[in-house]
Amino acid sequence: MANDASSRLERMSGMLKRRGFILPAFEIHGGAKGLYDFGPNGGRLRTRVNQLWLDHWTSLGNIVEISSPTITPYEVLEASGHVGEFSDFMTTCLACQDVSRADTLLEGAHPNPDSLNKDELDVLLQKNQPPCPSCATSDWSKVVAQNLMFNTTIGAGNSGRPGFLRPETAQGMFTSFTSLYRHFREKLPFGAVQVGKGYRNEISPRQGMIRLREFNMAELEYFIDPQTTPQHDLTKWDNVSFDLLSEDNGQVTMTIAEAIAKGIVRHPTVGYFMAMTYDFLVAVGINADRIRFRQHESNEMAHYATDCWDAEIEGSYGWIECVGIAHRGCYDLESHEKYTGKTLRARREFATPQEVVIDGWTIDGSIAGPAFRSLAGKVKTAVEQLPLETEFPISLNIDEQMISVESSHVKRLQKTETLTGEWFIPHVVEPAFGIDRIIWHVLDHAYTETTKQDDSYTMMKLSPSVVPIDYCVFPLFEKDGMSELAKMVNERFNSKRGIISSYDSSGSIGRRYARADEIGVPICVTIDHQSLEDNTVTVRIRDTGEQTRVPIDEL
RNA sequence: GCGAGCGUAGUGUAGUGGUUAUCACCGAGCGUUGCCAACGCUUGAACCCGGGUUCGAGUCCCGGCGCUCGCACCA
Repeated sequence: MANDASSRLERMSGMLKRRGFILPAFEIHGGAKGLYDFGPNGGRLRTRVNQLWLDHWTSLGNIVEISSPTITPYEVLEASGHVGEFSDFMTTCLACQDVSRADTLLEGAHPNPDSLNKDELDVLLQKNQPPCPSCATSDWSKVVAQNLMFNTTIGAGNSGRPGFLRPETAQGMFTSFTSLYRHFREKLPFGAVQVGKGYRNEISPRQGMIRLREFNMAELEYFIDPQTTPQHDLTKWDNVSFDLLSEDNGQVTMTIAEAIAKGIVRHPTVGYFMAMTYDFLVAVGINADRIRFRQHESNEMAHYATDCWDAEIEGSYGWIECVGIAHRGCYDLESHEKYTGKTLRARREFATPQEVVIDGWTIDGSIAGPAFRSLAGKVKTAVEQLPLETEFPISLNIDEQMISVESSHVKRLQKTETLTGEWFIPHVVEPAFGIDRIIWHVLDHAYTETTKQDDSYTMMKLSPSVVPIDYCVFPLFEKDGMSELAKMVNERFNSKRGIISSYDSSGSIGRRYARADEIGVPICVTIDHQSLEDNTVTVRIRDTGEQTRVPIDEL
C-alpha cells in the first residue's frame, strides 16, 4: 500500500472514531478483535443502509421480509452442510486437557474419517480408544464441532442442546420455505429477505471492518423454477457498462443483457440481480467506477454454489468482495428435505396432462396385511416393483428377512393415472450482502480531503439517502431571539418522520459548517438578523458551499 | 496460528530509569466577533492490562489483550 494511501486510511480511521461512525468495541476493557461498534453517527447510517436495502428488494413485489433467530440448532447447520464445511471435530483428552481433531485420531481406524459426522466419530472414538498424542491416555470427551462457527448450548445443563450462532441468515429462509410457498399462494418465483447479524469465529480478523466475527448481513433467497426461462426487463441498464471478470473470458466490459446473451453470466436471474446490486450500491453512495463483478473459479465456489459472481468494491484495502450473487441450485432445500424427510417442493402443472398406464401387481390388503403385519407396507412397495410376468409364490428379501409372497397375497393392478403436474425442488439464486463492508466503502468513497485557505479540510460527501444527520440549524449568534427561532426550525425538522436535525450554536459559524461537513450533513440552515425580520434563512449546500435565502415555510 | 513492528487525553503526537507527563487540534464555559475551522481567558481529558527488575518504570524484562504488516487459514 502506498504511503500516502495508508496515511489517508489512518486519518480517516481517526475521524470515523472521533465523529462516532465506527469504533472498536469494548475498548475500555481492552477491546475485542473483529468486533466493532457503530457510534452515534454510524448507528443511524447503518439503519438507513439496511432500510434502503430492504426497500430496494421488497419493491419488486414478490419479495417479503422475514426474521429468524441467530441461535440455530446443530441439526439445521448439519443439514445445510456448514458443520462439515465450516468446522473441525475436536475432542478433549480428559486426562491432560489437550485438544485433538477427532478425525486425525481415527485415521488408522477408518479409511476416510473426514467424511464421518459427529455421532459416527463419537461411536468410533469410544470403540477404538486411540491414545492421546501428548499423554497416551485413552479417555476422550464427547466430540464437539469447532472453528468457524460459534458453539453454544441451547438450554441449561444436561437438557442443553448443541447449537451455533448462525454463520449466515440464509438458512432461516430455507427452513421457512413451506410458509413462504403458502404465503405466495404456491406460485414461483418469489423471494424472502432478511437483514441481521451473522457470526463467524474467524481465526484472524483483519483489515478493520472487512473481516469481522460478528457482522451485518442482508440476504435474498429467490426461489425459481429451473425449467422456466426467466423474463427480466433489463432495458433499464442498456446504457450501463459493467466491468466483468469472467472465468473463461477474462476482463470484459459490456451491458448485462449482452453478458447474459453471450453466456458469460450463466443465468438471467443472476444477471438481473447483478444489475439490481449495482443500482443499490450506487444509491448508497458507492462510486460507480469502483464497482466490478468477478466470477468465481469452479474450484473456489462455496460448497453450495453452482455459479457465483462477487460484486467487488475498490477502496483503501484494494478490491474487496462485498456482495456474493450465487446460483445455489437446489442444494439447500434438497439438503433440508433429505435430513428432515419433510417436503420442500413446489408444484409445476403440465401443459398437457400425462397419462400413466400401470399394469402390474399389488397386495391384497385383507390377506397380506394380517400375514405380514408390520412389514406389509414394505412388501407392498416391493410387489408393485415386480414385472407383470412374475410368477407367485416368490421369495423376497424385506429388511433382511426372507419372506414368501403367495399368489393369495397379491392381486392384479391395472389403472390409468392422469398426472396434471409434478413436484420439484425449486432452485435458488442468492444475493448476499456484507453490509459492514459496504458501509466501509460508502465511508471510504465519501471521505474527501481538500484544502481550504491552505488548511486541510475534511468532508464526508455521503449520499443524502444514508446521511446520519439530514440538517443542521445554526443561529448566526445567540441573541435577539435568533437561537429561539433556530431551535424552533430545528424542532420542526425533527418532528418530520425520518428526518434528523441537529442544533449547534458553539463556535464560529465557519467552525460549525466545518463540523457539519465532516459528518456529511448535506444541508445547513442559518438564522440571522434578516430571518427575524422577514422569516427567511440561509440554506447552505455541503458539496458546493452555495448559499440561498429561503423562506422558513418553504424548507 | 507463526513471525516482525507498534500501543501515551476524543484525535494526532513529544518524552536519557528521576519534579505535578509535552505540544497541537478537540470538548465544555465566559467574553469579543458575526456566513465558511477567528481571537482571548478559564477549564476538561492519557501512559492498554497484569506481573517482574529497581530506592524509583511511560521508558528495561516477562506474560496477556489490542492494532498494523507478512505467511498460513478463510467469505
